[in-house]
Amino acid sequence: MPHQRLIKRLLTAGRLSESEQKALVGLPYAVRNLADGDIAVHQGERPSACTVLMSGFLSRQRVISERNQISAFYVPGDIPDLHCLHVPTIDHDLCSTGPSTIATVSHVVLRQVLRDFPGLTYALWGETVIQAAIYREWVENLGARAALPRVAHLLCELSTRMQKVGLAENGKMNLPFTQADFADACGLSVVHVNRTIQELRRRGLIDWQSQTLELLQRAELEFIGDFNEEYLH
Amino acid sequence: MPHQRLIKRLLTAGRLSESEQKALVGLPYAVRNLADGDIAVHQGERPSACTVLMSGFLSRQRVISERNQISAFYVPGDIPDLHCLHVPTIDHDLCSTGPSTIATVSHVVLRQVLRDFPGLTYALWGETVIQAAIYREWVENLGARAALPRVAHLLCELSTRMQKVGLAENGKMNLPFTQADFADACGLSVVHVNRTIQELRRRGLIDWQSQTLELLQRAELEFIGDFNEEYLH
DNA sequence: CGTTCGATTGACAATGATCAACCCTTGTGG
DNA sequence: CCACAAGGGTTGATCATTGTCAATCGAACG
Repeated sequence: MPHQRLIKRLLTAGRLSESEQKALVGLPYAVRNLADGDIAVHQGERPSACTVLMSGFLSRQRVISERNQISAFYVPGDIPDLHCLHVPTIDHDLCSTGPSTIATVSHVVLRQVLRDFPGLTYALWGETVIQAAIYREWVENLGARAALPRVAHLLCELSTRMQKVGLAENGKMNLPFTQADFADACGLSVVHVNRTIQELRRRGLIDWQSQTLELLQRAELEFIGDFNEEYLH
Repeated sequence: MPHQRLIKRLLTAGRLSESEQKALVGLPYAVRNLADGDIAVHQGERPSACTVLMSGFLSRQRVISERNQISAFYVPGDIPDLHCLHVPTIDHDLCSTGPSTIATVSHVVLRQVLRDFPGLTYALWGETVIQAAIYREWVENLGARAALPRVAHLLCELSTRMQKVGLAENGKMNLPFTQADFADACGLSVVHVNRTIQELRRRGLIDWQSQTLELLQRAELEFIGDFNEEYLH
């Protein structure tokens, strides 16, 4: 299997044996490059391979009530359609935000390796557990928080996830998302997201321009967004 | 392991072998009865056993921004803290709504059985996959839908899940939830949930009194709530 | 019979949506 | 090299969905 970042995470999380590690690393895969806006996997497809995000970002999206709702962002190392091992069809688009690179790993081959190395099954299950925890946080974010803490929380989450895969240092990272993307993810209008971000800037909490986001006051942002990174471990 | 309904679901979903089935059925467990409002598992606990809901309902809740946000409802056969096999602490309360019965299955014993029968690991992973799909729908529900379709969607989801475990027929079921519970789950105020439910009643779509809910016009409700049960399979 | 909880109603407030411009940067074709 | 188009960001004005507050009602229960 491809990505360094994924593998490193699985190794720590799942405490894999030597042979399991080798089996994982040795999995064959194909690489595909995507441009901004390209759809990696289409809603309704029945994929025969899993997608590992190697670089860039994907977002899981679907039109709900004439609104494009984003239900997840994926950072390098994530496997956005891992659940398709269990459920045949994927009911969302996986859309590249900015250019990205993905690797595809055949279900058939992957299933065989999982049969041979049960520790890997357990480790990948753990990945699903983390994704579920993220969804849970989003439910709470959308259900209970006002605009400002909601956006703050999402910023903290993205920063932490990027940091974990070595793509952010000191809260500074490259983010190709537009304010419209954030609106779709936060269930807010673009206009209101714009005003919210301005408020965060005005308070000196973030610097976000030309696709570079920097969290200037992490602690304060976490306080406002009621963010606790525990759930991402 | 205890519950008929869970086991039946796992059998169909996971295509378990004879020996795996036996191992599953043979798992030792302890039963506990809960009254309305009792907390089965407390936020911050580090459970040493998994909880299988045998009868009644649990809701996963946590206080966010001085609001009690419910992020999941559980029906009989569900294992609300299954993820604790992977993550040590649970960061929500699991609260009984109405009286309920739960079975607890020791992590140690369960882990051993999972090591011995990898097919079971895969099947339980599948349970996590379904729970994640439900969270995803909640994200979309909270992020994109107005009050009426939001409540309609939740009603459809509950009805379908109840039907799957044989606790609803023709969309009629026993539901101990209050309007306040629905408010906490839908991210709406109690007052507005009340008005929304009245609107559903006025349109002749539901009958809901003295803890009995009946979906009178399933198709119309699904249309309003933009509900498609695929994700629950 | 009083208390409590859940449901209901009305009046009013506010967060965030919508609509409509406008600006600025970037990219592209002539 | 310039003109123009397009996309993203920004702003102001207005609208409306939903929240808040407060009171009432009815049923269940001890």
